[in-house]
Amino acid sequence: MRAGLIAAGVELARSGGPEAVVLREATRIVGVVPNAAYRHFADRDELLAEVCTAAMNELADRMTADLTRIRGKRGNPDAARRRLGAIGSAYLRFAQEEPGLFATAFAVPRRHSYADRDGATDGSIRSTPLGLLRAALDELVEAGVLDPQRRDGIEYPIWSAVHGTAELTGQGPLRDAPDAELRRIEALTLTFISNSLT
Amino acid sequence: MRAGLIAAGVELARSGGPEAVVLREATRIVGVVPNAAYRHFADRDELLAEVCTAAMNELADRMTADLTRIRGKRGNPDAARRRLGAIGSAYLRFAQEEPGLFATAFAVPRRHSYADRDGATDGSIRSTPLGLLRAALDELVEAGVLDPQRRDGIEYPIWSAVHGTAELTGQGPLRDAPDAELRRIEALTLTFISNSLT
DNA sequence: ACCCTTAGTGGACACTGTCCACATTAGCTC
DNA sequence: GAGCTAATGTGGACAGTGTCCACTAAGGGT
Repeated sequence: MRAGLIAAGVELARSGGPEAVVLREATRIVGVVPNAAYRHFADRDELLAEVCTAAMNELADRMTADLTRIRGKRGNPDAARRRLGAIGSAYLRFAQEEPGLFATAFAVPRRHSYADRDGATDGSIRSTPLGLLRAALDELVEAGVLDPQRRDGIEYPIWSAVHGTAELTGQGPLRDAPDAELRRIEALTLTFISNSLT
Repeated sequence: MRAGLIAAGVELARSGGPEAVVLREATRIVGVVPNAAYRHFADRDELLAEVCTAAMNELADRMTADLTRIRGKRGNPDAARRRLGAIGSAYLRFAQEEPGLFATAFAVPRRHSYADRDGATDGSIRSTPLGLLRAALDELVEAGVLDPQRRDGIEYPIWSAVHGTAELTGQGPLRDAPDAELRRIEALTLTFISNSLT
């Protein structure tokens, strides 16, 4: 039942973003009275938090799926570059194809903060976007593409650039630009990152 | 009165983000009955849209304020670099000091879209964040710092990097990191951008 | 057989955005 | 000045939301 409510919430988030994951509607989908949800979640925010991590997990899953499609031995410079590019592409594609889920993944309510659940501070056990990015950067160092002296902390500017592009072109001021322009901007960001590795 | 409602909305947005700009509360502040607002705004969304542009304008104003503090002739390479840095710093500082307004500036409702009001697509008459950034980049080209061949479209990756940093450290997964770490991440992004100009 | 935890129900409250009909008031025309 | 018109604000209502409270089954352990 808890899982059912979360699944319903994910569906609501997919088509309408975090605002659309409304408790009463989720219970309606499951076919139960609104208050029943309070046996499984303290708040609407607790339900929303679960939906958020589900959305974040789906993003991570899509990234790994794209990542495994890139051939080439670990440590190969060209393959390492392509893997980094795949990470960025998957991120941007997810934001574009699933705008609701993307917005939801980053709309975790203040109360139920990220803690270490999504590996924001450490790329722990589960595959997480930041963890995947770090692994790709480590491989780039190993492959001799990225200067080890520049490795420390570089995941943040790179993540920021990709995330900012997703945000600005998806829901931000650039959202009404024609599709071709949006793709161009995404490509500009990816090559900007690639250029800054040398 | 219209202005009063917008001002009240800005105050609500300042301490609570876009979600906090609730029509009834704004009318309460102005000291009028809820429905009176409908003589001046079609929707709550129309009020919110005005509040959003007000927030965006305040961001632009702070950026120009910081910008005028940078001495140095136009075309001087060092001054040009410092001006670009000031733009990024002001952006990040605004996001940190006024999280509510920052979030609101980018939460324009779908209906009342940006149009060309904030100069998203062209840095028109009024001073706008993107317009300021473009001017700074043009000066960097003029100063011989930035290769003219790399100038085209480079405002988007740069804007994205700064915006993404603001988002990730402000409301995103990194928001719970210690303050020192947040400043470090911001500095990393700014030097990342600076390095990528050469 | 009892009791106690769990899961779900029914009813209520405060709050929101929004619609409708009404009152007031300012300004204009005759 | 009298009266019409447009603008502005009021009062009351409705649906929808999150959330609290008291209540009712059902199931399992003693």
